[in-house]
Amino acid sequence: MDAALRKKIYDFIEEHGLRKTAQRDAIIEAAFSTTEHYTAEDLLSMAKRIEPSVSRATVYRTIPLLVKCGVLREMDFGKEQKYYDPNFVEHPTHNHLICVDCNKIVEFEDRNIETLENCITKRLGFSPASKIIRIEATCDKLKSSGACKNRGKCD
Amino acid sequence: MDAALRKKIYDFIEEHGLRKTAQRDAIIEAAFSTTEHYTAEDLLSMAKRIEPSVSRATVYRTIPLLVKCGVLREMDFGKEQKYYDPNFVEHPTHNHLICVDCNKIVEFEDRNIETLENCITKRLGFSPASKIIRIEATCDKLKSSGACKNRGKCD
DNA sequence: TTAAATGCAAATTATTTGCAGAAGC
DNA sequence: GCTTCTGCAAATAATTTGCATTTAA
Repeated sequence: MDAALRKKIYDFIEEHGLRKTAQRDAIIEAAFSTTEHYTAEDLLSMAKRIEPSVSRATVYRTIPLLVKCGVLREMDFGKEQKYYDPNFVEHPTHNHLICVDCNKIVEFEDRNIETLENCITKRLGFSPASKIIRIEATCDKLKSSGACKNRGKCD
Repeated sequence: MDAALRKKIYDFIEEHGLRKTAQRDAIIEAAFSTTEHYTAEDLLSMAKRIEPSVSRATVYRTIPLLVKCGVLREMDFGKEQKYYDPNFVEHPTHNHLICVDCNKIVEFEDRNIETLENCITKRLGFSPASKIIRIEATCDKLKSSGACKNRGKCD
């Protein structure tokens, strides 16, 4: 995990009178050990590998801290569970494309779309706070060659 | 409710060997009696006003039909319940701006952003299927005059 | 020492489902 | 008459919470 990120989190913990515990440490470590998106349950099993005493309740209590700290983002991918995205610290304005053939999620950034969103928001009389774009799309490879290049890699 | 919309729904019902019932009729009528977004529970009370025998179970069983029929869209506004948007028939490509001051939702359409989304999707090797933009923003009126013009009108 | 954090198990809440009776075609 | 629909109440599943105990500071 990046040192600046770690500092940001532990500064937040200190500022808020929170305590450093083995379980919290493990959850934080696990949360930023991957660039994949994960559910609370996924995070629990990742954290348990680092510190087996971590419980589901503590994971559910730690996630909102990381979200409030601004290092983790809650995502809706149309599934019944919430997903979390640890990549917003490095790429604060990225968006998501979801392959409907294989469910693979591709992250992308685009300055033009950013600008356009800001213009539209201003025109409506608002100032942008957070912006979400989610594109669901079919894979061109699948149509031309009969195989989505990601199929099998993801659920 | 628009006649073309009604036809589309009842054609769908017939094609799928489904039946016309008083409860379904009431739910359909209620679902398109407003341009506001609503939850399943909201739809239940709207439908009950038309036909008191409508039950929660039937509402939950009818919503997926309308979604599959393409006339109702499931939305995530970051709340715990699902919301439904009946405006996609008239405005198939609209997007949402949510005022973080008053929770008012403003719908908007923009041809440029549409085009840009299609370009980005193509560039990544995909063909767009459905696109969602959600902008959370603060109200400029609130900052300048101390009052969000929508405050009080919505929760 | 004392306030915060933890694990456990029970509670919560939106949504789904099994079933027996009712109703459309 | 046969199949689909319905309401009811029980089931489900993700997340939250109360509580007694542990632990950081």
